[in-house]
Amino acid sequence: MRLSQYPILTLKEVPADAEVVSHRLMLRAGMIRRLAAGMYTWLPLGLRTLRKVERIIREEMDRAGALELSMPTVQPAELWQESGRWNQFGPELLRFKDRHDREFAYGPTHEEVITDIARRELRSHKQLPVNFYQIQSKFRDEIRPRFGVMRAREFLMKDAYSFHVDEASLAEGYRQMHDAYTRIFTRLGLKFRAVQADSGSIGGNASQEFHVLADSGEDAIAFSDGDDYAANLEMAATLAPPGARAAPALPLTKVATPGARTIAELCRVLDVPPERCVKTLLVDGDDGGVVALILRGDHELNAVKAQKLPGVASPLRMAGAERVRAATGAEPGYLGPIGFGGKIYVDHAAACLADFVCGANEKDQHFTGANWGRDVGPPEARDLRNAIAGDPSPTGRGTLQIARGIEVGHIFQLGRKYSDAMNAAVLDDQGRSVTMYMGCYGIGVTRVVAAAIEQNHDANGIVWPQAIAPFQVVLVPLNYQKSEALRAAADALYRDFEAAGLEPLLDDRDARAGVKFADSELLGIPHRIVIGDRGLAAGLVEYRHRRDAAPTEVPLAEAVAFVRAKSTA
RNA sequence: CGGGGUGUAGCUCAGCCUGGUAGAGCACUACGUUCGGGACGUAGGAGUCGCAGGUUCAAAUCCUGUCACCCCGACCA
Repeated sequence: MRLSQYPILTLKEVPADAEVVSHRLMLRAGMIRRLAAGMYTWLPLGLRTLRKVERIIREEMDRAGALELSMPTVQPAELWQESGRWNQFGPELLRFKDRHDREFAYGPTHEEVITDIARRELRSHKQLPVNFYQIQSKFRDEIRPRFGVMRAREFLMKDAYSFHVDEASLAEGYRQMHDAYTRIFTRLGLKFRAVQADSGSIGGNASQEFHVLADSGEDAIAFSDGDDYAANLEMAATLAPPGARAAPALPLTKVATPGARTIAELCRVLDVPPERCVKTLLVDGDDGGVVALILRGDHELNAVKAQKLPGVASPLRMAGAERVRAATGAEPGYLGPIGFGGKIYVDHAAACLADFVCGANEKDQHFTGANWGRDVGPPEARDLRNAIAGDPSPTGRGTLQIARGIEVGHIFQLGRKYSDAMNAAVLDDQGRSVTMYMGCYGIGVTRVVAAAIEQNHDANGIVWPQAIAPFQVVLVPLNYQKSEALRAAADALYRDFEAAGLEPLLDDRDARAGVKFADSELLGIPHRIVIGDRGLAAGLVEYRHRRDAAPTEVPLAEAVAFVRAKSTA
């Protein structure tokens, strides 16, 4: 492409509401423009990258044997009523009516539609397993769309759905998708991790998320330095500390702690470290009462783990101040296990403490020297907390590190949730009707683009991984408008690069050198060739990779071969 | 959903408190100078001041309503 023919400009300033790097750079580079909250137009430059991501995904899905199809974005309400999600889904589902007053939704996902196809078309176990996928727009009416295309309302997603006669086949299909995803993100040139994930309300046996590692990621992931264990923080198990609990050494003593409502204040008032304190959290029970959850002072509650405990309401809700008072007679800030009458769960780390500090269920009072078994019953120990860096890996090998990640893919063994609800069955080899097992596998295509930028940028702009750069090489002729010889050389080089399939972008604008340099860096094109009168007289051009600190001189005649060698290196 | 904030030129913003001819920088157009790291000069085009209603001789400015957008919160024991 010739930049003089490209009408959409790069920007020096961006709207004040663009907060994250990828959003700012995508606006500045002229990749996207906002249409409405969470909805973006992909401009020609951005679309080139998006298409490259799509192509890699498509190639690897095809290679894994998946079959591409395309389902409508708009879906009839009946299907959603049949699966039960019309009522479950809530306001994220964009609903509307057509002129005949029939209800529809803009699809946030396509389990219902594909299950409908499967039950109509699939008759025999001989047609299984099969995996259908599409790359297509979704709409989720997010509470708070933000960060540009990272959390948009309308976005492009690759969604795949597999159908199987039994669980073993599902597990095999799932494994193949795991491998395909690994190839996809490797080819995209991204640093990523597959992590164990919460299968949440959808249920099923297994679920993994694929995260692009970036400090700006919204998710915390835990991984072991001793083996390949990796999990979303909300799923990362913590182990009970080794060894037996120490015997009580101190007497139980009630101490006045006026105003010490938080662990930090308590530690200051009593001059004890937070690891010697426990905090007591009351959450709503599923029977209308409250349940006490007890953690060591320096640990955080893990809501996903907590809401799975028997007796705890799901989703997890902290008990309101009034219920706290009714259950304990005390105010939040002074709660403790001693004298508490309800159900108590204790995190492993808190359960192995001796002579700890806890609230006395009385305003401005705490206990010191508290001990399980002596002052209160033996603890019912569970894993309740978030893992922290340095915890031993739950596999027993290595210790956990915590990193930030951007979730770009998610694979699920759905089981029979939808096939049951929608009666999708085939005949097995005995002639019996069996409900199909399903898996589903998503990749946020538009989010991948943003995540790639979050992971690959510097102060001057984007630094594209080669596989998804909109152009491979940018040609920057200086004095293109005035020097006929230089223009001829630049045009010839441009044609040579095109002929070589190296996707050149020619900056033939009548602009100053600084402007061209700055824009070439902003756009993040991997290879840059600068053509100037001085070098040209000696038959030389300058080559510089986007990651290089300094340019190298290359003979004009060898420029194409040089870039080709660099791009396959 | 709760709390806070913002709507003025394509973009970033000033002007509003204290009502009186709508501004700056960037971007854009033309010409000239400049020309290997985001140039300069001159001239110019461009805004129903989000929308509706009200107060007033007079509203971007004050009042009411409305729409749009943004930020924060949903771990506190």
